[in-house]
Amino acid sequence: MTDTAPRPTLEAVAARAGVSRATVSRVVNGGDGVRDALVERVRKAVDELGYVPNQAARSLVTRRHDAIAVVVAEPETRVFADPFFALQLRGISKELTAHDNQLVLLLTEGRDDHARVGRYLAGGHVDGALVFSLHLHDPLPELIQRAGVPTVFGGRPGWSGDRQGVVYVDSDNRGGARDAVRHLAGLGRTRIAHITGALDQTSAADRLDGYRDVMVDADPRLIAEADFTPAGGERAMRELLDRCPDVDAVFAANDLTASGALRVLRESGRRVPDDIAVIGFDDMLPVAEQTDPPLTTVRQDIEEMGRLMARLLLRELDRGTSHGGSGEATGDTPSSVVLPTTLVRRASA
Amino acid sequence: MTDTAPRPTLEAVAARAGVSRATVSRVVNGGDGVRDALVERVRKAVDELGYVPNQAARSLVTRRHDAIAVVVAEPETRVFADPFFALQLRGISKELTAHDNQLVLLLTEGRDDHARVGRYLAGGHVDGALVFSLHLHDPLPELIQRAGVPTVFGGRPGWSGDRQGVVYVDSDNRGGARDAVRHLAGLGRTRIAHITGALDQTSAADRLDGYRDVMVDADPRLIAEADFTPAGGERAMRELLDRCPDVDAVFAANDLTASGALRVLRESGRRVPDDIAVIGFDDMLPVAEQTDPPLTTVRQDIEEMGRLMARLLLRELDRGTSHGGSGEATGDTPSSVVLPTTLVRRASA
DNA sequence: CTCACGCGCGAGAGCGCTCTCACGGAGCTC
DNA sequence: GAGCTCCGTGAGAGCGCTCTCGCGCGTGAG
Repeated sequence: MTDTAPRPTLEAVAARAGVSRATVSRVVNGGDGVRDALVERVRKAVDELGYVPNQAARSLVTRRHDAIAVVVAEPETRVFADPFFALQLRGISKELTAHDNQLVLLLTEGRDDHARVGRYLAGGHVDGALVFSLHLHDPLPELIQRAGVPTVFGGRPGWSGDRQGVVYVDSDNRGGARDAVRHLAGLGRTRIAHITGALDQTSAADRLDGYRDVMVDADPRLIAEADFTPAGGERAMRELLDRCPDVDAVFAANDLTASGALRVLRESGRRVPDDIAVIGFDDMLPVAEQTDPPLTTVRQDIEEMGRLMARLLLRELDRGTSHGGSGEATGDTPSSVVLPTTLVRRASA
Repeated sequence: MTDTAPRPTLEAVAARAGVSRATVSRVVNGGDGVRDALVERVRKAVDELGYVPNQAARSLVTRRHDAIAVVVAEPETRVFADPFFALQLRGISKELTAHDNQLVLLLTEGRDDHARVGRYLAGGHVDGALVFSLHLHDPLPELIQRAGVPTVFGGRPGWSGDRQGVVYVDSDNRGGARDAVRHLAGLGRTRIAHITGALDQTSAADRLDGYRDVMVDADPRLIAEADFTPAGGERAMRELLDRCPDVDAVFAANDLTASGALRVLRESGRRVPDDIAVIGFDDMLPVAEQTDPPLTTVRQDIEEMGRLMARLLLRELDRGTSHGGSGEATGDTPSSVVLPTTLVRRASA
């Protein structure tokens, strides 16, 4: 029952079609330079035998694997607490599938895993890597770069996003934050606070920068540090109410944080948005739509980010292949992309 | 820069260590039957050259890939709306990593993808598959079984979970539901309603069965059908209030549904849990902890489910290998596992 | 009609590894 | 000390594929 039926080889197909192995290979790989009649005959033989190329044998000679590693650095359970990761993965998957590439998933947890991932990538098992590492001082990105594997990062890597040759895809965190704060200002709010995310992540730092762009000389007491969690949001909101009872708007670094803040506000008897307007970030649906009141927030197109990452990487790989080894790149090195965000108005602001 | 340094081969290591290729191979694969002195020398050469075995070449001869496909049938965006999927994946990843297996992720979307996945699995690119297909009439599981790849399912597959040789890992949905309903009954509630999940999924069907186990001759009007979403929960709750204004408890098929129900109850002016107790399922943290009041719910150990799935599959693969082709299985075919659930008491019931 | 050219195809080498098999030498028995 | 076993090692075949090379044939030019 578990007896693996002996899978047909190129040889077998060749025999059946009455041609040579080489011809079958050509047909299987596109069929250029083979007469139509023969192509037909080979295709038929392939179908009849249910032939599927042996990827291992193919890789052995081509040195391509048609496989991409997706590395998720995940001390951050945050990644798992929201659909962010899954959506991005879906985008990546779609794009890779469309180009017949496999997705090899590597979840890392702690230091030892870094070494393992480094070894794996350096081992040349995959053609490229898509890396999510959202922390500032994460050694992983460097490690990976050193492994010499073509890589695209998800989110601006902490350690110098503009280092030569580093390609990443990110949301316009800073611009989105600006939009949010401007929206609050447009509502006539003047005491606009910010609850930050975990500031060792570039997204949090960028959102804070966006806030500061608009609130040029904001009262520093209007900024409370948190960590992207609801609990952090609660704590920060209490601090804020304590320090500045006259606060009339809050821009929270993400929806989870905002939900925590909302709870504290409700407890304190303030009405949202009448007494105080609240705005989040992410448009993480199960949260943003379920809060009371529903959350106004900044949406990023997460799936598109994933798709784009994959697209950039595949393009880079293609470049490497098609131009042979003929000297330096023929022009367009893919460069980083920052995707726009949009403000989603609900009831909280 | 992108110039791939020519990676060292077995041959190179052999030369450096002054032994034959065969010996290096033996050392790399465990080192049995090689004198310690030589093992040492080879190890040193491996380190110095930074040798990493070429997996493609190895697979070509061993017919093992040390790779497992994880197939997520995902018409259900539900899978993406909660951390369920990510947690399971993490469990799987941990277990596979511990056994030096790769995780190849296949997300499917629609019919064409089924064929693609079927072809991929039949193509013998991976040693086994872990499949999530939660819908009753999904053709995918059958397709996969036919591909002849060793498979473990996540959640009881719809079409005959007890068909010979089908192995799955599931939560005790029915038992968990019973616990929930009994808990409500223990609180003195008598008009206990149930909001179902999407009944084309076995988990929803099982939870409904569990409810019925306890509420043997329940008023059929106390059962409202929904679909695991908050919106569905709202709709169903309105129906229930309409049909049975005296309802004093609700067991919702999952936390999302419960959150929708809670909102409707709040609007209707009922106090939870005083007027009506509410209980969910999943213990999906960002939801269950954030509702007002925090949700009493049934927790399942999702990560452990993933880990277990991987463990069962690897065990089966080992079995296939170690016993050579010597006739039928030597006893222990892995069989399906149903994991216990636990009731988590918060404020809503 | 002859020759050059090019296109379509087959022959064969070789990718890096594992694994079988045969061989040499150490240790044993008698 | 002759013959045996047995362990550690090397030689070599071959996994299934791609790709280069060269041959034969058809075509167009001279």
